[in-house]
Amino acid sequence: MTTSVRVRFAPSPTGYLHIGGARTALFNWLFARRNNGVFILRIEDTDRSRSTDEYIQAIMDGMTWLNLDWEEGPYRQTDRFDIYRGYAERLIQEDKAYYCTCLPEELEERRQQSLAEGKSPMYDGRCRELRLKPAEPAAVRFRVPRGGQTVVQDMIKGAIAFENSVLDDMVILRSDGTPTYNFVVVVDDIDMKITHVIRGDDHVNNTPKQIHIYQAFGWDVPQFAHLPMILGSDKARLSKRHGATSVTAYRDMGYLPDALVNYLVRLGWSFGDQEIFTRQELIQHFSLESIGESAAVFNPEKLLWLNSQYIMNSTPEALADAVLPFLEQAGVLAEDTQVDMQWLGKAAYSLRERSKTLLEMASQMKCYIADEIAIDQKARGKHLKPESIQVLADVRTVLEHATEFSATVIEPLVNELAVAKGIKLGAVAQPLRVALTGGTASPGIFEVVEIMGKKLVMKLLAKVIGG
RNA sequence: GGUCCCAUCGUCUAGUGGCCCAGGACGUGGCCCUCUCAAGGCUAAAACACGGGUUCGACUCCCGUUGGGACUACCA
Repeated sequence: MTTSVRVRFAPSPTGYLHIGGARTALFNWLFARRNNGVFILRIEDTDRSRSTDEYIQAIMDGMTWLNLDWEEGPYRQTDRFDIYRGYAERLIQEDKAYYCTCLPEELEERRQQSLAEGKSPMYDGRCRELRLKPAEPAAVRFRVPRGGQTVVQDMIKGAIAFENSVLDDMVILRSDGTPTYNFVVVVDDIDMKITHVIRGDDHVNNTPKQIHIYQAFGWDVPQFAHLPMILGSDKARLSKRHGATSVTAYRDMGYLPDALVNYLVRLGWSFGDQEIFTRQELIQHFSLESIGESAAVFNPEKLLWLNSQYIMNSTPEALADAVLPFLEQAGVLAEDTQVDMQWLGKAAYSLRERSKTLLEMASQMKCYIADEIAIDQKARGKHLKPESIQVLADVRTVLEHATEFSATVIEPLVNELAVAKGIKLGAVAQPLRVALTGGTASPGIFEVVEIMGKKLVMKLLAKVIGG
């Protein structure tokens, strides 16, 4: 009988959901989905001074946007302080933890001194054997066994051995009675029946300490999997100075959640030569064993490429929905405008190969709507010479008489015109493009004509031709 | 300083002793396609950090060096 998989993402709400956290959440989510397990969200807010409700909400918003849904939680550790105190009490009674009356300032001073002497800045254990009674300002420290070593069995990195002598007697209860991370994480992981602890690499050094707590309670340790870090372009840990690091920033820049997920999953995980995955494929193929062991540099260029791929492969309906908020935000559409979503879908779809982000798409879409356009001077000089204007006049006549204002009807008509006049299609298309869009780059000109519609096209042509 | 981790093209990676004078992807250059811009196709340049072993044979195994990273709090 196998116990069902239970994993958790346990962010501390001291900031927005960032790229690294999102990937940790994603790997947990994928592992849960792959194994029909349960994904739990737990908020590690034991540091009350740095945690805010706003950040909790932001983290959940980020996860929701990425479509990482959870079955249980959010649990908040601040709601569980009584539980932790109970367990801490038990350790004290069993003499596996003890009161320490050293003051933080004293500790800091001794640390500096050790460092200056070239020694390890560890707690010197001066309260360890004092058997102090509960005093007013007293923290509780965990009694790490002296001697021997502790081995972390990691699913990604293999066995990692630590000498117990390098492990501090860490504080599990602060002098104000609140519990600390290394303690609550163990209590919660047991209490929530977590089977696999999948978290960032930066926690490996904490793991042997935590294993001692498991052992002090006589609990079995879960499986550990430590994910390699995500680095910035200078190979330092990804941070604000590397540019956007919050997930919502990517949403606001017009990235698709599936593109970000796809990018993030390939940072450290691979499946042969495959680059693009559907969620289903991801769930199907994901395994902790195929996660690499080395840190990965975040590459915005590749993310942008993936985003363009996802935009390119979206349906008109999906694009219309996705781009709408960006149109409103860019002021291309007033927020209360009634939008013809079918038309919008067509317009967005025509730009799918030219827009790397939704933001770009919204901006490019202006030319389908605006009847007041500024014509680029260079483009005008090159493509709107008198003879070109003459050609446009002929085009106008052709368009006037078109039986239907669609690309399929108009394209052959304009082609015939070019042939009749003995000029290349380009000599017609480019002037027309400049007249309608104000520039020299756009989707296929017949597509543009169709999307703009007869009224707008005629109005813009009249402006250039006159009359 | 101590402890731990990591090391293939600029970047993400494939590679689990012979299939590799190293494959894919992003980015970069060239060509093709073409009503423009894209997209797409083809193509080029680009890497096994270094030094020792082990082995008939190492990108792959071991050791060391170097380089990077993480942790070292009454933060998480």
